[in-house]
Amino acid sequence: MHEPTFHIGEVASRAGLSLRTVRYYESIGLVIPSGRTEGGFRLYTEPDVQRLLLVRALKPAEFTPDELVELIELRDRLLTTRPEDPGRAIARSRFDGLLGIATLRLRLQRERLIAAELAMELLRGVIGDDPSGAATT
Amino acid sequence: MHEPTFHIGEVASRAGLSLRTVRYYESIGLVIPSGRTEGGFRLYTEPDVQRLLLVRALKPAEFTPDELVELIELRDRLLTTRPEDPGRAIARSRFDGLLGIATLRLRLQRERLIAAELAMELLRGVIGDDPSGAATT
DNA sequence: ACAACAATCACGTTGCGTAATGGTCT
DNA sequence: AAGACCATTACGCAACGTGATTGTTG
Repeated sequence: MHEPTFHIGEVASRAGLSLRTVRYYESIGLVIPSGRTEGGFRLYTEPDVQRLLLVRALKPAEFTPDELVELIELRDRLLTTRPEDPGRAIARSRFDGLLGIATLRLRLQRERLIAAELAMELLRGVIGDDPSGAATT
Repeated sequence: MHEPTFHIGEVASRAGLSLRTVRYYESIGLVIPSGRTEGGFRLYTEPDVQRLLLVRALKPAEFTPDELVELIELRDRLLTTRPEDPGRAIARSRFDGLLGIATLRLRLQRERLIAAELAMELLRGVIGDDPSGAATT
């Protein structure tokens, strides 16, 4: 029974990424295709695609590759183990830590964005100053 | 009459940038110090510092160096000319265009940020599925 | 068989970090 | 006079873009 698989072109467009980027993510260990054809074409399963989507969505959080890999593995572990499983608490706390870091970074991004929007407002003001009797220095 | 000037270290820390970054901005023509000491130290005037601050604030808008230089020059022109000056309308429309581009890009950034925050919420949900009835930290 | 798609180099770019070495300022 | 500060190479890295060339698939 073969799960359905996809070639790189399809997954790239589904994830809104370039082929180059998808291959790059593989090269740094982020998303490894589950298989290859005889001829060497990468074959992605649906979970692979989900990983790609997650990686893309989390890009603003600026995780290092290592952190991102760890995060994804922890997520898988948390999803596939049950509450009474040993080591789950540890995984959960580490996972929590990573999420906390990401939250901080996203907050920072937001602040920068807001500062930029504010600066834009000020720039817009440069246009708006049209008093008919203006004085200069 | 010498205006007060500052060395690179002071302006960098005031702008929250590294020395390297300030020098880099000079190398691409973004912010050129108004002077140099006999020995070669860069000397920045207050307007120079303002430019640095503006450049930094607008970073999320992802302008190319060329665009940014143009934007700043247009701003200066708009600030130093009066409404009846010839060419001012042209400058203003170009300025407007650049601001429009920046606004679009900031909007895109916002969407990405929101998508990332949403993904974080979903990840948090992975932890929350605790049917036994336990509490989180 | 053939168009569309993919693989692997490999060099290029941006935006800096990080020394290393040596001069400048007060 | 000396410690803090600065200048100029110059190599390095991340995260891809962009060919060029050749092989695979349906």
